[in-house]
Amino acid sequence: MEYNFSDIEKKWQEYWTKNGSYKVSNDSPKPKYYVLDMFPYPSGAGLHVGHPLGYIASDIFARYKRLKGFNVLHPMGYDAFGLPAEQYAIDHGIHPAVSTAANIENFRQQMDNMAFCFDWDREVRTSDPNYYKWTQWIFLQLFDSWYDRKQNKAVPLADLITTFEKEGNKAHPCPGDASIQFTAEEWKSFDNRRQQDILMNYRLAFCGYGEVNWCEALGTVLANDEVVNGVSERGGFPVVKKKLRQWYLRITDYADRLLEGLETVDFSDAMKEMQTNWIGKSFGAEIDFDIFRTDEKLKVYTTRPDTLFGVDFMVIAPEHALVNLITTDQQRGAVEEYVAYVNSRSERERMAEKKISGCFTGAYAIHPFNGRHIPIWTSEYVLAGYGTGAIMAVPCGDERDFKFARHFGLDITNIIGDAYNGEEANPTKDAVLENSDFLDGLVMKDAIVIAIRRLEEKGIGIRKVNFRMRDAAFSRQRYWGEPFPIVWENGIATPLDIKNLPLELPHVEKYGPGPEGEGPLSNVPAWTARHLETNTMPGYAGSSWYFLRYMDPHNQEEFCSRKASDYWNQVDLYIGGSEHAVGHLLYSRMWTKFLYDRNLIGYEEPYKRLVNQGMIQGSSRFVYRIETKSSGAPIFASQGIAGIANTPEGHELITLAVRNILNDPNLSFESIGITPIHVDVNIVDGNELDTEAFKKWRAEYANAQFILEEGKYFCGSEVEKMSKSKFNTVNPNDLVAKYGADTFRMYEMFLGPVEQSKPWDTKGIEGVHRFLRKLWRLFFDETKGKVWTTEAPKDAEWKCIYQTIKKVEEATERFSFNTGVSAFMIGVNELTDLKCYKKDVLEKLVIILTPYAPHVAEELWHALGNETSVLDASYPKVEEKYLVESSKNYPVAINGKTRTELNIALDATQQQVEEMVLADEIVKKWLEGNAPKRVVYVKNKMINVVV
RNA sequence: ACCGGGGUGGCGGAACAGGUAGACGCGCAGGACUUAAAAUCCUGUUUGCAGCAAUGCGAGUACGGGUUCGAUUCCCGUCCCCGGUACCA
Repeated sequence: MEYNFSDIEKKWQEYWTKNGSYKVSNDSPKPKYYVLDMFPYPSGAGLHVGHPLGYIASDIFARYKRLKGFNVLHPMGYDAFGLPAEQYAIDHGIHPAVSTAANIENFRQQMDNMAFCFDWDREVRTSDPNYYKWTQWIFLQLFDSWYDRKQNKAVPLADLITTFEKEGNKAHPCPGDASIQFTAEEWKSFDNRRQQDILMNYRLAFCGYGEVNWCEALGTVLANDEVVNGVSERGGFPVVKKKLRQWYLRITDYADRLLEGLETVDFSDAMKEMQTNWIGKSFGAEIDFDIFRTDEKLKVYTTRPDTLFGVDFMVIAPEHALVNLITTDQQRGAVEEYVAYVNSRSERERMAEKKISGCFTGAYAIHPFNGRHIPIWTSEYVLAGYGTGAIMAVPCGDERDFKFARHFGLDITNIIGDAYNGEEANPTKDAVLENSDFLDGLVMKDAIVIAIRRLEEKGIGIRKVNFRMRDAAFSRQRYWGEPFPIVWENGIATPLDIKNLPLELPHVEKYGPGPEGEGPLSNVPAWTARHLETNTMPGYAGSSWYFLRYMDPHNQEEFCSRKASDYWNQVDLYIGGSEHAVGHLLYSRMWTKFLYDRNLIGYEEPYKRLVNQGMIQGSSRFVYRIETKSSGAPIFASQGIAGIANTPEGHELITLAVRNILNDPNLSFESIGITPIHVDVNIVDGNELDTEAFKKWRAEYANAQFILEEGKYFCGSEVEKMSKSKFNTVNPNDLVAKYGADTFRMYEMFLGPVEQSKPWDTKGIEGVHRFLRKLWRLFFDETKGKVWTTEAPKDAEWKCIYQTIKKVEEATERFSFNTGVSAFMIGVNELTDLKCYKKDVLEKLVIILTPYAPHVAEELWHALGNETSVLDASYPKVEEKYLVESSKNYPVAINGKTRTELNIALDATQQQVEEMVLADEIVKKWLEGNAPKRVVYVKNKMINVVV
């Protein structure tokens, strides 16, 4: 009986489907466990071998938890709205709903192939009106809420209106615009429009104005990654910044709680650090500087008010409103030129710029304490969106300020004495201040408070907490997204009644933008006639709360019943890429906190534990075309030959070969041109090209000729991102067909730690396949058939299986699936050596293998005579008594270098060990008659003799 | 530029709390079985030097320093690669 994986896998997949083996109930006496994968975007390219890495890991863990007695929720769905589908629609005229549905079908087929234990009855799609009805509903709750600093939570807007009617807004300063202040009488005197405008500044989902990448030639707003070097990626047309009305989420109101919440979740330190840095909470002061000969004030934010006397110049962002107002006539030309240059650059380019640039405005700020005139510059290294868009530059203490001063030959005042060496800035907080007036003699970190106090007394500055994080832009000028359930009535945003949800996305034939950068919906007369909002929601809207919908996916009355969300509670394990570290994770954490505040769910962190999966990179293969200037057959040189093309030897070799192929005995090359070309990795075995397949691959290569090495064509290789355009994608379907899903799953895990990125190499999969066949042979022999017996196992056999269980269990618990697979291999190798074919041992092996290779496990489980599914077996317990050891082979090192081994009882004392070690011949040799300085003995680890 | 991660044999990787560097697998080499091949099995495989060999000696975890009896692991500095940087998802 052979290991016939395709029959086995088909058989059990049908069995599991027929028996609803993956159906999960919201009602179970077992403890619950929720395993979630990050939502995939169903791209047209389908899944390549890099995508399922996280899904396999989560699937193994979900199945493992099930064997451990948990009621496990492990759902899957699709983040189905998004830009690529819309771009595809524009390019091919296929409606996004149609292409998305087709892509989803393809994804589903690919996933089914890998036998994930998803409960597909719970599938969600963000583009399904039954789903986005609730995205719209949550949006309306955000729209109808504001953040009450007193209670430190989101509350309904109705309460705020009552307060305004009683006492104005003095108790609740306006988060959107601090200058808005009014009494109860004033509030009552405002007309509806004015009142609504004020309320908009409080709402958690609010309207404002923001800059977008506007491309006049394409007539559309572009995403950042569609803009390259200031021009559109498609067509290379100029892109400018354009201000448009936009929706925002006031995520900054949650900044502190997003920080605090990190202490309650099990994310990696790196992840927490990235989020902390993204939120970027800082403490400092806002200071107003008078500007010489104008009435304007320059407001700067600084975290280092202690360095106030080290300010040598000011820098304001080129888009700062003051630039125009304070630039002197002499400088105007230069400043305008500089601002135009900066405008053509993306924020990314500005931040990445190493070259120092800037322009003096001609204006001077006046130092509030010593009246010094401080030149005001503008430079791209200061961004308008952060702080006040202006900084006070202290070159002796800040590296960028220092370089700027050096570059433009500006004065550098030293306020920290010896701590500044004149060669580079010193950002210390521990130096003692000098040249600093009333701060002289103080240690910098103590001076911060004192400086702020003096600024506040003088009325020119205030203590200020600042966040780097900005409010989240929540609208897109696109078609393929959730419509906003908002009607504009005389300039007032009015929510649709809940009974009118979902507001369905209208069908359109054309996806082009509307006038002035408005979204495509502005071209739909039936839409604009109702004065509906023409923007749509961004990609992260639907993915900010999807983990809740899986709990109660068919609920028509609520986004998720409280009973369901209380039962499943937080996601116990969330697996996904670290590319979502700040975007998706912060948004969904904010939404969860909001739903908690409004008492719609019972917890404020969505994900209890987060594991990041690495990327699988592609391993590209190249063929090397020789540039013959001949229109005849393309000629390709094997890698070893192409590599030496321009050595005398290679030159001769290639020349002769080409003459031969082209039948042109007089042909000669001055130098040989070689062009590397990506070749489909699927027609390359290791590095050896299947030349016949290559000829069939593309018409232009049909009569290709090859210069071989040892009769073979070898390709070059390089690790790159896995993508269709590089022909380095591998479809899991092909590997499943060739080796089976069990092999594929185990191989993906065997590649390396899930968290790490690594290149894909199909070659190694055979080793894992061999392992499964070797396992099979513990049960069945090709000729003899059944070989397993019901004999009682010996101690050595028990020891082997319990060691394996222990290693696999520990590896699974810490997501070290690669070492888990290797523990299986070691176990099977040992059982084979022991000739152990005993049911009691093999049955345990089959159970622990279930999460990794469910099909073969189910088959062998039944072969051993079991009637029920192995999915519901219970995980075997380790019997420690078979694992106890009484002695250990200790490595004995001399000065840290291992020289020999000694078998010593585990309970040996230091003295006993020293005696044994010093009596050893090899140790004696190294001691050369001298007494050792020291003998280090670490129990159960090693021995080191110091000479 | 900033934030985060990573760099170990020909390759993927292992070494879990500072204690035998290279488990497991691929590849490669040699051998067994076979008319032959596939499959399977066995042996070897970090590297340099010495030796028929067992083995011995030295070097070695990106690079340069440091702490320690002992460093792939901790600290300082440098280089390279990957992810993110707010409208890709």
